[in-house]
Parts: sequence; structure tokens; C-alpha cells
Amino acid sequence: MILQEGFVCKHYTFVVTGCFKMYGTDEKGNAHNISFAAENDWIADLGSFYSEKPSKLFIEALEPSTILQIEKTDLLFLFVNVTKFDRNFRVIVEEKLIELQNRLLLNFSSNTQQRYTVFLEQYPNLAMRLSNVQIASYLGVTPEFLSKIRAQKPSK
Amino acid sequence: MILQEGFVCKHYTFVVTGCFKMYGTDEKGNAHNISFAAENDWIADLGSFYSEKPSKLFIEALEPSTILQIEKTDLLFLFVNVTKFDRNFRVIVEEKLIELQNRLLLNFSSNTQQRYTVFLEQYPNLAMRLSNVQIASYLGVTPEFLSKIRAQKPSK
DNA sequence: TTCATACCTTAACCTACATTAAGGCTATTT
DNA sequence: AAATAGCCTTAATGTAGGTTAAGGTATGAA
Repeated sequence: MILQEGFVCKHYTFVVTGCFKMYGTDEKGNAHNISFAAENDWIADLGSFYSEKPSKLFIEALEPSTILQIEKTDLLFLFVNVTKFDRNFRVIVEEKLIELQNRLLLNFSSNTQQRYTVFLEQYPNLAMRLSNVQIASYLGVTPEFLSKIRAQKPSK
Repeated sequence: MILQEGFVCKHYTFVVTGCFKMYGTDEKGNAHNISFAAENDWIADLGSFYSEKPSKLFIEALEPSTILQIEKTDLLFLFVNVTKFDRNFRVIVEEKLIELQNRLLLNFSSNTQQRYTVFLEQYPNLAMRLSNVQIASYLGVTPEFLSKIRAQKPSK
């Protein structure tokens, strides 16, 4: 667990090996996965990281993992002194924005069956290594309902 | 209408005055608002803009508006030659990512009543100038259901 | 071996929201 | 003044997905 609700997100984390989930909880205590991060991906609650306000999110390992972390002051130093870093982090964040925008649209405009199919196509590696509990939480449905969906599919 | 589904998003658009919506449609033809952009905000389908693939989204004015637009080649020129631009656009995109992430979590973890209340608090200006049809499409519900929600609230 | 824990599935019933259809209000056009 | 077109509302009926509860399976520990 590298970030807990109520604490400030102090690090931008780079995943070397393993896999993490970032999630929030509702008033009933149900967890909702916002995103996953596996090898060579970055993860942080950017809102909390920059504002230094308590986060509403958790970031937690799903497997034994190795990571690299950078603090805000060090990252800001790099942004100011090594211009390439602005570039690289701009591109990283742009990609995440595009991904999230597609996901929001998909959430609005398709049913769980379709969203599950897209997930399997888009992240075959994650689909293999994650439990259906985690995938259901990412799709925004209960594990029970995902199970129903899977039963309907004759597929692989 | 500055972007249509099926066309490549050729410009990053800055809104000087007025208001725009970016939306996608589902197979039944219903529109779903991804985001709004009013004065001093940027809007583009970044996925299409960078990949130069046809967009799945529309960007359309909701009011008579004035805008400034920059093309990809010109923006890339600025990124390479004026280092401040990487910085500024990184920050802009980070803010949008944070906003979208909050919204995704809200969509997962609260009901329409709560999402509507948050929208009113977060964007009081937009709430005033947009029709309920547009707000419903942003919240991900039908105008009929939004109407029911509003009837339950004794509020302003 | 037995027990514990975590995950997956099934099924009956329930709820939030969609769908359809209708009617009213306001603004603009003719 | 009448007609058209958007927008908002109400209400009935329908459906995707949630809830609850139970049982099944795999893994690992004692």
C-alpha cells in the first residue's frame, strides 16, 4: 500500500515490476478501481500530489512489486532544470487523459458486456493476471454480475 | 461545429468567449457529453489530434463564440522551440486529467442526485448557462430523469 | 487430513434509471 | 395571432445491474 485515503500523495511512482491498482471507496465501503499500473507505467494521485491535500484514493500492490519513487520537490527541480522532463511528463499525462476520456465515453455509451470485451482486447495482459474481483471493480459492476456476463460469452 | 465524428481533429482550440461541448454518440444515436469548455479553456480530441486518426467525437458551440485555434505542426514547433510551452500544456493537461479522474470516481460511487449536486457546486456558471438537456447528457442520465431529481430538491 | 481464506458462480428478488408517451411553457417565425 | 420548435415535466411500464444468500473450487496453513 503506497497511498492511503486521508494522506497526501507524496510520490510519483514508477512501476519496475509487478502491478498496482488505484481505487476509491463509496459510502458503503465498496472499492472502485480508477486505474491499474503494471511494468513501465507511472501512477500517482496527481490531484493530491500537486495540491498537497489529503487524497481520497488508495494505491495498492496486487502482486509483489518493485518501484521507483520521486518526490514533488525533486520532480519540480527536474521540470525547471532539465527541460526534457516537462516534455516527457506532458506526453505521459496526455496519454492517460486520452485513455480516461475513452473510458468515460465507453462507460456512458455501452453496456457491461461491451465494456468487458473492450477491456479484454485492450489489456489482454492485465486481463490474465487480475482476478475477476479487480476487473469487476474496474468495469464498475459487482463480481456477481461480471460472472453472469462471462457465462453468456461462449468465448476463450 | 468545429469537430465532427469521422474527421481528424486538426486543431487545439482556445475559447475566448462562448461555450462548447465535446460529446460522443452511442449506437442508438444518443449524445453523451464528455466535457464543456467556456472562456479561457482549451478543447480538443487529443487522441485524434496526435494520432491523426478519425475522431469519434463532436465539438460544437452551445452559444455564439469566438475562438483561437492552433494546428499540430505549429504546436509541435512551439513545443520544440519555446520550452515554456511544454510546461504550460503539461499543466493544462494535468488539470484536465485530475478533473476527469474525479469525475470517473464520482460516476462509480454516487447516484445521480449526488452527482448533480456536485456539478452545481463545482460549475455554478455552467449550471446557469446550460440547458438541462446538456447537463443530463453530462451526468449520464436522460433529461426526464434529471427533471425527477430536480423535483426532489427543494433547493435553488 | 482438516480447516481457513479467497475467489468464482448461481439464483431469487429488488432498485435505479431508461423508455415511451403525453402535455405544458416559452421564444421565434410567419 | 397562429404555428413551429425547444425545453421541461409527469407518469406508466420496462430492464440492466445490484443485493443477498448459498454453494463450489483452489490454495495454503496447522
